[in-house]
Amino acid sequence: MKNKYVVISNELVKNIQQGAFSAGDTLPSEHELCAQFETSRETIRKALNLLAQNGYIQKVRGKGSVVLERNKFKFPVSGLTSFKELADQMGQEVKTRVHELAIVKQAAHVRRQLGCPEDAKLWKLIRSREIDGERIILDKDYIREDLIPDITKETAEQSLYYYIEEELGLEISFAKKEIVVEDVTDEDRELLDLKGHQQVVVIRSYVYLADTTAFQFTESRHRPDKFQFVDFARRTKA
Amino acid sequence: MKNKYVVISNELVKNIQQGAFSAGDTLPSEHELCAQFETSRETIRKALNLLAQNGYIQKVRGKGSVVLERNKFKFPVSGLTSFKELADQMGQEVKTRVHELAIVKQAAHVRRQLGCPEDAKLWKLIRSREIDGERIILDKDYIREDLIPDITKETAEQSLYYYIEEELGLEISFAKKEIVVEDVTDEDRELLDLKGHQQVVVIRSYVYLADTTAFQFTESRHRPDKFQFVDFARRTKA
DNA sequence: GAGTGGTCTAGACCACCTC
DNA sequence: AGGTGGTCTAGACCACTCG
Repeated sequence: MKNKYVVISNELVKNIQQGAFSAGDTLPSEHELCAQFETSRETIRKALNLLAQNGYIQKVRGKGSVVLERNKFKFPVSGLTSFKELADQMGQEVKTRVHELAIVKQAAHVRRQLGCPEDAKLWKLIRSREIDGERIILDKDYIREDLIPDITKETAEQSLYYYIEEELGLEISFAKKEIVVEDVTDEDRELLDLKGHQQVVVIRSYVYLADTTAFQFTESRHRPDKFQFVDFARRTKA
Repeated sequence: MKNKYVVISNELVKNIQQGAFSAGDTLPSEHELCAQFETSRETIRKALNLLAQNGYIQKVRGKGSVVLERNKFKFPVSGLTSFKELADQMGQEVKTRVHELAIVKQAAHVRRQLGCPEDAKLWKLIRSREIDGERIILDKDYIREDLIPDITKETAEQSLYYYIEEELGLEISFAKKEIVVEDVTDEDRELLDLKGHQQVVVIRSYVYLADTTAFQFTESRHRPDKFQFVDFARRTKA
């Protein structure tokens, strides 16, 4: 919370969420915000860019920063979010069950994709997620053991990301994700309540640390009727 | 092509794509780039931020701008992309068929979501997309007639976005998307080659112009075995 | 300690919108 | 014409990495 522009951004988000501005209003001009927060214009602009990236405002040249209506969708999850963060947000009854937690030496394919040494050990972690009494999601993780040495059943049941970021002090930076639909496997049938569904939505992601090393490959398999993905996309310049 | 930082960004992308830098290399330092492009550091930083946003580099404090490996996925389509742009990129045989193009006065639900006047007319446009001989995607669009007055069968078959941006001079800015899986409808069965599939992947999007008005609602229905979505997500600060 | 990126400043000129 | 955001400059100090 020390970066000035992050502080200003958070302050403005709070104001918007508390209803100080409603959809269609314009925020105070950049010039006014400079005076209000006693800072330079470029710093205000960084703060406003954060707001724009997160879908709170849209800047219009000559007019101002227009506040957008949010809540058109249930939860705005574009970006990287851990399962625990999501579950907390939704406020639903959630239970995680660990089915497998072991170090494997095979999985050459994953090892190559992560770009780690040939002899590196990998954690293999299989968890199911039960929401409101139904096992709906199957998460299969492969994690570099040389970077994340100690994973216990307990951390796997709680929040892996919390452990990695807060306890190990590693910074998770970005992920490449792919979403496809696939036929169910025997494993899906065994570990999920499929209710007759013959296909699952599969999200494959490679997760990278701030130093650009990939440390995790995750395959998250969702029962299709309970899957939802929300995206906020800006058109990029040519 | 006049913004200096966009020009620099494009130049650097070209260099990376041509193999001047490979994955793991660092770009010249910001200081060196300042000298090379004869500009200030903040301008260089804007260019590098563009590269980072598009997944070309990852900046590491104290080290430099590290070039990431691309092509781990087939096509990087995060963000807003028109169907025509996508089809061109993939270089596949694509045919668009217009099934319905009319102005409707009902659809109060869509009208409310777009936030347009009660008496506004809406275009209703239904198109199927045939790829490599199979009708795989069904696009249902609702478009504000007061903003986009003339849509012909020909523009609907070619590129709607080209017409809107180049000919009308409107700037498409951002979209909110939702991805879910749903059971097929009679309409899907009639207009698509479903090959026995009982579900489709549905992408619903609201598309906004640069002045923050929503002008289009699209429901894009994909046969699940041919659906793929790629996302590049940065972890946002708290 | 030298080099890197991250933040911040105080100006400047421009393009666009609205009155 | 006056206000808005978009771009750009030329500095400054800081936190971090690495030899």
